[in-house]
This record gives sequence, structure tokens and C-alpha cells, in this order.
Amino acid sequence: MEYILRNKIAEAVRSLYNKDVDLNLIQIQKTRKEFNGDYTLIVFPLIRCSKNTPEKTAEDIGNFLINNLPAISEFNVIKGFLNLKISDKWWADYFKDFCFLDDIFLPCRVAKPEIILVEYSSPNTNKPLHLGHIRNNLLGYSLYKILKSCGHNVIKTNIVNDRGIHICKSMLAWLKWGNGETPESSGMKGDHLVGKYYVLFENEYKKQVEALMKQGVDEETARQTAPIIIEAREMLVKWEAGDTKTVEIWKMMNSWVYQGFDETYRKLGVDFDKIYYESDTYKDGKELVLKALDNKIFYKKEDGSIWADLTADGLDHKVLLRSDGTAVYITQDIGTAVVRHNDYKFDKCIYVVGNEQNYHFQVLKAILKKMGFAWADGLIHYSYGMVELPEGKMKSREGTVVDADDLIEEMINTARDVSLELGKLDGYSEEEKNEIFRKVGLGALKYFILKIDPKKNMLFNPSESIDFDGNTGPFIQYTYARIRSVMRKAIQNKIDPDPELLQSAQPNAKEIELIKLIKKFSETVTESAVTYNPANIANYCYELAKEFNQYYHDYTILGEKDPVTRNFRLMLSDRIAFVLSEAMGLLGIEMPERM
RNA sequence: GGUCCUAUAGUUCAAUGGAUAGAACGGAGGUUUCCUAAACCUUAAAUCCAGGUUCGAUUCCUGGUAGGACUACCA
Repeated sequence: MEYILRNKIAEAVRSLYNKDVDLNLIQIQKTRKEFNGDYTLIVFPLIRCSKNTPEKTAEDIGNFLINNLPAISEFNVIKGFLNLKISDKWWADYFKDFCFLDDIFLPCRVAKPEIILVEYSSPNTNKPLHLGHIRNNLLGYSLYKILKSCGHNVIKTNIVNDRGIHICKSMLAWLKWGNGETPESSGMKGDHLVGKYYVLFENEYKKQVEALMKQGVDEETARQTAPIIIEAREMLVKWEAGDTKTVEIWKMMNSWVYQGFDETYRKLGVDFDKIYYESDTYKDGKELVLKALDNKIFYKKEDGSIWADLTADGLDHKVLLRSDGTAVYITQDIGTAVVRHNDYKFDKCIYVVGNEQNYHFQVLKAILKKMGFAWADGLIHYSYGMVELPEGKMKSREGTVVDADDLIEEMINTARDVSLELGKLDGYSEEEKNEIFRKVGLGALKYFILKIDPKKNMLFNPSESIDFDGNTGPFIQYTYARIRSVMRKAIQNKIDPDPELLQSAQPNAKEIELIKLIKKFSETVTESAVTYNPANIANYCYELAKEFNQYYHDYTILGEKDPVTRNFRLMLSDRIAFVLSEAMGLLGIEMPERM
């Protein structure tokens, strides 16, 4: 519609003022609520063509449009704004067509589908997932859903940081103080058990550093020479050398962690098509670095460490291999990127990683380009903001983390409490009830996180529980459940929706508003896919649900006497429920049939 | 020190350079013989400061101020 308008307006300018106008100067936007109209043309930029006042120009264009575009039923001019009203008939017809549209994502399809890898989650195997990971997982999964809906070929991948000094820390602590404890023997979830030993290591390490500092050693040296960190480093070298016993423990402890992660992922409702392990790709990274060293792309220092000089890119020098020959974080990322490109020949690879790593990804891209990989242009760092607590950033070492499993459980429990208090689920089985509690609890959590602009830091206050009222997931789920309830009653009363009856339906003003919002769905999805912004969809869902709740309050659906109107209202409600559930689906949020 | 990000009601969040800056929570008040009151309605309350560009700035630019991130042979 906007496209048609734009062209018609260009035509108007041509015919009225005999001038060709740059399409970019034709600014069309949705008319604001306070004014009468659907689309608004901002006339200011056009007065240089008309050489007239904004009011007169608007008047002229308005008259031209009303005579040349049947969909426009009226217009009004306020200052430099030309408000155009689309006829009710046009909207009614639009809704009719929409009812016959099986795939509501059809209008969102891109002309050229791309192969897109979305990497998200990227956990370390030394501690359980926390709220930061939840934001990451939800954003990654939602991004996958959105891009896929637009017709792209999207592959969900995960890179597991399963090697490195941090893993050795947990392993070492377990060897020292674990007494052979396992998830089975302790009854602990595997990832939590391993996390426990990571904390034990850090505590001991801290103690040793403090003890050394008391003996007069400076902090930096103390950090480097504490006996336990030396042991951990030796362990890493042994691991990289393939020492049988070390590798065995590593495998065992990692398997515990994976079981724990799988459970959390399942509860969150996210999954992956392909999982990469850094223990597999770091070697590729090392080889690539060494090869590039031969080609003089990188350089070696006297101590044997290998570096990239990125000063030409406005960045610093970056170490790629330690003097002892072991790989660092970026070495693995180089390897992983190359392996991935070989596997999928992707057009884009989107890394869902927190903004604390902005510099890291700048460096990674620069290095890959320096190595001659043109496809590195397709690497996108989807940089999202941190989740902060009232007292600041979450820090695992200081125990100020919000554990993912705990939070999920808490949300479901709150949903249960709220629901039981309202007492609307009498007569349902325990199993059905639990399913509803799960959907609502997770819906509240997911919506709470996804409605916020991804690039911004967000605040989570553990002492204030996540809302279930107002602009929340449950609000939208509730709207959906209400409609489904109406639909069930309709069927009970043998009132079947009949598309044929739509022909003569005359929507009222509120219904036109709802149809306009339905139309906004595909525009919203398209925009979210371009801007990588699920929050946009969340806000849309709220807008639609809010509008419908008002409608539901003011008008009766099944109580309507006129069969044509009743049928129209029924179909409108049904369609809105469908849009809501599809839109929330893009956020990974499930809708309960009742609540 | 350098680089980057952020700053909007009491609080948490919105607003392609456009009209009277929207919501929610919290506050005050109201709606239930009527399809689910997790709803609906009314009400008070905000663009960090100073410049600049523009017909027009919360939005863009510059400089402050405040907060945060990064700047490891950690990941």
C-alpha cells in the first residue's frame, strides 16, 4: 500500500508541478492516533517542487489522490501534514483476503534467501548456565525463527568452549577434593556439580594469592606463581599433549555438564542443528595460524609466541599462540570460523555474543580478512547488552549470578501460585495444569527478556518478581486463551465460522483498527528480520493484544444477534488469535488454550 | 590514558528527523446479573547539561557530566 501511495504521489507531483521527484523525498508514515487518517504524507520536503505553501501543496496532492486512487476515501490537511484515509471497504476486503491466506508469513519472504548460520549459547563447560545465557539463548533462537520465517536457510549452531584453562580448574579441584563424587552419588545436576568445583578452585586460588602477597610478593606475580594455577597450567599442557588420564577425566566431567545443559535447553525450548566443540576446532586454528606465519602474515616474538599486527586496521597487536605453543581463545575462533565455512558455505554467520566481546570480534574479522578469507565480511557480531543486577554486573566468581535452572523453576512456581489463586483451572488434570503453568511461567520470562531492545543492557531485580500483569507475556497469552474459549463456545453452540458470510460484513471503527494491526504483522516481521530485533515483535504482540482486549470488553461476539456481524467478529477474533500465536512463536513463546 | 556503548515519569521499557514523547508496574479512583477481572476505564508523573545542523531534534553532530564494557600468553 505504501509503495502504491509513494508512486501515486510521485505521479501527482509530476502532473501538478511538472517535476520529477526523488522517491526518498516522499515521506509516508502511519497517521498518529490523534488524527483522522491511515497514512500521512509529510509535505515539507515537497514544497520546493510546488513552490507553494505546505497547506496548498497538501491540498492539491490530496485532491489528485482522491481522484486517482479509489482506495483513498478522504483526506485532511493539518499544517504540513496530509492525512489520507483508506476506505473501510478496502480494509474489509483486505481482511477477507487475509482469511484465505494459509501461510501468513508469505508477505515476509525475501527475494534472495541466504544461508545463515546463527551461533548462540556458547557455554563454557565449567559452570551452569545463568541469566545472561538465557538472554543469549532466547535472542539466538528467536533470531533463527524470524529469519527462517522470511525464507532464509538458517542453521542453529552452538560452539561449546570445552577446552582451556577454565576447564582444567574444575578438573583439578575435583581431583583434589572430589573423592570421586559424581552426579549420581551427589544427586546434583551435572553442570552444577562441575560448577561447584570451579568455585572451590577459585576460592583456593584466591587464598594462595593472598598468602603470597602477605609475604611481600606483588599481586601480578602472585597470580602467576600461585602453586594451584601452575598446576592448572601444567594440566592444560598435558591435555593438549593428549595425556590419557587427563583426557579421560575431561571427557567424564564434560559429559556430566552436557547432560545438565541438555536439560536446561530443553526446559527453555531451544535446540541446535549442529554443535561445534572447540576441542575439535582449536587444532585447525593452530594450523591455520602456523601456515599464515609461514606466509609472513603473522610474526613470531623471541619467546616463541605468535602475533598478528593489526595496527593498520586501527587495532592492536594480538597474540595467537602462547610461547608454550598452546592456543588462546581467538585461535579456536579462527579455526571454528573456517571449519564452519567449509561445512556450510554460509552467506552470513551471526554470532550471538554479548557486547563485552565487541573488540574480540573486530579482531577476529580483521584477522580472517588478513588471512585472505573474503567471506569474513559475512561474519556478524550480534552484540547484545548485559543483564545487570541492581548491584551491578553478574559475576560467577563472586556468586552474584542468577542461575538459569533456578529462575525457570521459580517462574513456573509463580505461574502456579497466580493461577491457583485465581482458580480458573478447576476440573483440569494435574498434567494439563502443569503444562499451563510451564507455558505461562516461561512466557513471562521470555517476554520479559525479549521485549527489551537487544543491544541495550537490561536490569533484572531478583527481589521484584517478574510481572504477570500489564505488558507481559501472560497478558498476551491471556488474550489468546480468551479467544480460544470463545471459539470453543461457538463450536458448542453450533456456530461455525463461514468465510462466505464475510462478503457483506461491515466492520465498525474498532474492527478496522484491528484489521490495520493484522496488516502490520508482516511489516513487523520483515523489519525485525532486517534489524535483528525480536523486541519489535514483542511490542507488536502487546499492541495487538491490548487493542483486542478493548474490543472484547466493548463488544459482544457470540451475543451479537446479526449473523453476518457475529460471523465476522468470530472470524476476526480467530484470526487475531492465530496472528498472536504465530508472532509469539517467533519469540519461542507457546500459547495455552486456557489459563 | 585509548576505543566503544548507554542516559526518557518514582521504577522497568517504547518512540524510520515530524504533529500534544507512548506503555507497564507502583500511586489515586472507578467497572463484574454480560463470550475468562491475568481484563477494561479515569487520573497525577519524564527527554542529563550546553552548543550546533534543520522548516522541525528524544532521535543527527560537537563538547561536557554520569554510568557501563573492552583495552590478558583469561574465556
